[in-house]
Amino acid sequence: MTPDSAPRTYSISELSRMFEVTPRTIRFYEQEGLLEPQRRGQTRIYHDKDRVRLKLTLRGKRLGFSLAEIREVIELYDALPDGNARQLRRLLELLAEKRANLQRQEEDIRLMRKELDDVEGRCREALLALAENAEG
Amino acid sequence: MTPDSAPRTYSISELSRMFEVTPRTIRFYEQEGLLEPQRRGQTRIYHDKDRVRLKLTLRGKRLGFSLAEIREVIELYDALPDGNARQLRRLLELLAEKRANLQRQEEDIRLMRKELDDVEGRCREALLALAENAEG
DNA sequence: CCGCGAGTTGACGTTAACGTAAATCGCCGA
DNA sequence: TCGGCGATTTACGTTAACGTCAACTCGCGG
Repeated sequence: MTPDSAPRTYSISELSRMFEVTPRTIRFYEQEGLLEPQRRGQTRIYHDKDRVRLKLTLRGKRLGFSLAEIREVIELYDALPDGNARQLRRLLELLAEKRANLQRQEEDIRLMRKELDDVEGRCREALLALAENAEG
Repeated sequence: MTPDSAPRTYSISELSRMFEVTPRTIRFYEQEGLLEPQRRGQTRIYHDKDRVRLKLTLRGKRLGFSLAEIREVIELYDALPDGNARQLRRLLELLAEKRANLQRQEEDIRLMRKELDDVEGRCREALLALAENAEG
């Protein structure tokens, strides 16, 4: 029997390598309220919770959300178990917004793919034309 | 018989209303090489080609592409019919990059949806708990 | 005791993508 | 002829999201 798996921790440079961001970025996210690492002396110690938050944050960024938006969701989520009804409704509102956003993005992706297909088609035609001229 | 449909044109304010962006934004995109309107005197005149480009640009933006990235695609696309092989291959490269990007975004969207579902579930639970306490 | 590497703390710099404001121009209707 | 409206130019301002750099501290191996 293995004992309760030791709650792993991470240094800032470890996290920074895991996600390919700089330590500066990680500290900046903390300053913006997205991470809340422990301290040992003045040194930051990150737990899995922080790692997950960082992952979510970066994913949110790739999807075009601002750090402020991401923070609002995280804050409301953290206050969730004992949140008041107003906060909870606000969170549901936010979630609906994000969903709508995702849906539009999916549509945008679909359209963009079509355009890429079109461009690629023309591009390959042009290449073929070049080849024929060279050979003919 | 209607004559050949008159090639429609747009003023800057017209375009700005159509896409809900400011005239400043449209001029800025021109300055960045994304639009090339005609001029009558000093006034800009936009054709359908410009409208389409603007639409593509805004879609690109919603998908997180920078104006510089978008411009590169547009430039290569414009030089397409008589582009040399090097340009054409470069364009294919770019297209592949964009595709990869879109694919990752789709995956991000999928994961994000799961998280939203999870958060929403907990949120509704919390609301129910509140309701019961109020009633019991 | 010394230096080294990892980490921290300010503080100022930078880039993208516009916003904003002031001065000017051209046309059109009263 | 004059005023107003729409458009333009120029230039400086702003915001988000970090980058960069300098000065410091801390723990550790030699």
